[in-house]
Amino acid sequence: MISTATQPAGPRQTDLSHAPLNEQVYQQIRWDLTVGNYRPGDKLSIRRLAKPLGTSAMPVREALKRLASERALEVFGNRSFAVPVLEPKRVSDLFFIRSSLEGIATQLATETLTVRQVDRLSELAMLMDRDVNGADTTGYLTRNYNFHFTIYTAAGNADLVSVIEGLWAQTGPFLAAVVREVEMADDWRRLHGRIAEAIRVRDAAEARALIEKDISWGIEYFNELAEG
Amino acid sequence: MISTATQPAGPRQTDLSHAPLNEQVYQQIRWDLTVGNYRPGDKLSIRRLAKPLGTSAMPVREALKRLASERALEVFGNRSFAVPVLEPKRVSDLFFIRSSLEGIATQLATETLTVRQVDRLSELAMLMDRDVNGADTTGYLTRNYNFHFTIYTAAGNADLVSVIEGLWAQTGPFLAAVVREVEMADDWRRLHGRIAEAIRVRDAAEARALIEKDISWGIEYFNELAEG
DNA sequence: TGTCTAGAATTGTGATCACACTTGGCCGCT
DNA sequence: AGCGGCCAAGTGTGATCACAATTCTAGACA
Repeated sequence: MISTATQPAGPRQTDLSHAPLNEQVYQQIRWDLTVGNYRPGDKLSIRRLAKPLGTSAMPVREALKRLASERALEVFGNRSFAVPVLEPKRVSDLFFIRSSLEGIATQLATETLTVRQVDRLSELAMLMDRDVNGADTTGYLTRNYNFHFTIYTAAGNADLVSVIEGLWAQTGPFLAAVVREVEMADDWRRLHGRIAEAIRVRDAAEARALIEKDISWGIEYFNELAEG
Repeated sequence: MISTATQPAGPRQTDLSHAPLNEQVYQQIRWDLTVGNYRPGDKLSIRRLAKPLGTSAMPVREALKRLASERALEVFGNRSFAVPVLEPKRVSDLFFIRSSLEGIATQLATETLTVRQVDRLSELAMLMDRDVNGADTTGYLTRNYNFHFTIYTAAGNADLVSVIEGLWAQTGPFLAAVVREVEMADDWRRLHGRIAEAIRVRDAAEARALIEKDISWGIEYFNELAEG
């Protein structure tokens, strides 16, 4: 069975305890990718992953292939899997798509989110504001995930959420590296709180614009990282 | 030894003849889904697919799991794979995403498509106009695929193209069913030609609007099908 | 004639093995 | 001391088998 490891298991939208092994492995690795438990360039070997999991190579193999199929992992010469090291062009491409899709989702969700959910958003925004620049990158990215997907899920388009999740798995390791290495500006830190407020007053256009800005800082910080 | 079957092999962007078997199987089935060689509800069994391919169950199993992971196939009680029968809500959701993404891609591509490529678009539009309502659904959808992806590829965002391809694999069987069963209106048939012309004069906004209209007819015809 | 049940066939899952290819490190030569 | 080649370890891929669960199909009973 899958590591009752150090980290919390994941979003746990559905009960996986009785799901096939390959599914459990897939969800686990995907989650680890999303919240930055792997670093760009890390190599993932089927057998080396299987051993601590106590399974055969089979389930791990299927999980890795699925991830590679979604471009969340890379395959080198049909010989090994690795977390992609995103080129500048690819970073720009991915965040552009994310910005478009997540902007749309936010606009839709602004009408449907309940007051209770907006309260939760404000709470998460506060928590994130506190532990940014802390050592707990995984915790920060987990809250960030919960914040954003509380919104996107409320848009009521399951396929849209699914596509966005795929993009997060691809940008996760890169994002984690940025969060770890770059100190964040104040005006950006306040962004999540402002998003929650825009939704609270049902200003869909403003909410969408802020989300798009929130996402595009990923590109900005990347440039900063590349130049500095 | 993937079927040198009756249908042309696919888009063949890269040479697959030396790729791993599971990759060949995956590309083949995905292509068959995109151009409507399977119908909604069709069941796909690992062993039954493996036999005519002359391979073991292994590569087919991995291919089906990848497709299921992308929601292009459905899994029933962990017991069998099938082509999804899209519910109205899901049709609406999927075409909404397609409309957004493909609209954006078209807007970007309008600046970068070469005159030569636009000529090719016009040619494809004419061919499609001719054999619409013909018996050759696969041929029609293949031209439709080439038309659209000539545009999207020119947008220069490989990840965007990849996401859109995933959506086509999901909507393909449904679209084929519509094309087979519904007679198309004249004003819709002319749409592709008008798109090519808009791109030719570099009117990005118009091209985008027309592409979005082209895609949203999928929803309209679905409603017609559901009501009639 | 319709319904229920028991058994056989079929299903996906996971383990294990053989294989071809790549990679890395060590030893020997110059 | 530096360089080149070779061998062993490690890699993903694919085949085959065992297994449990589901699905299908007769047959028997009402």
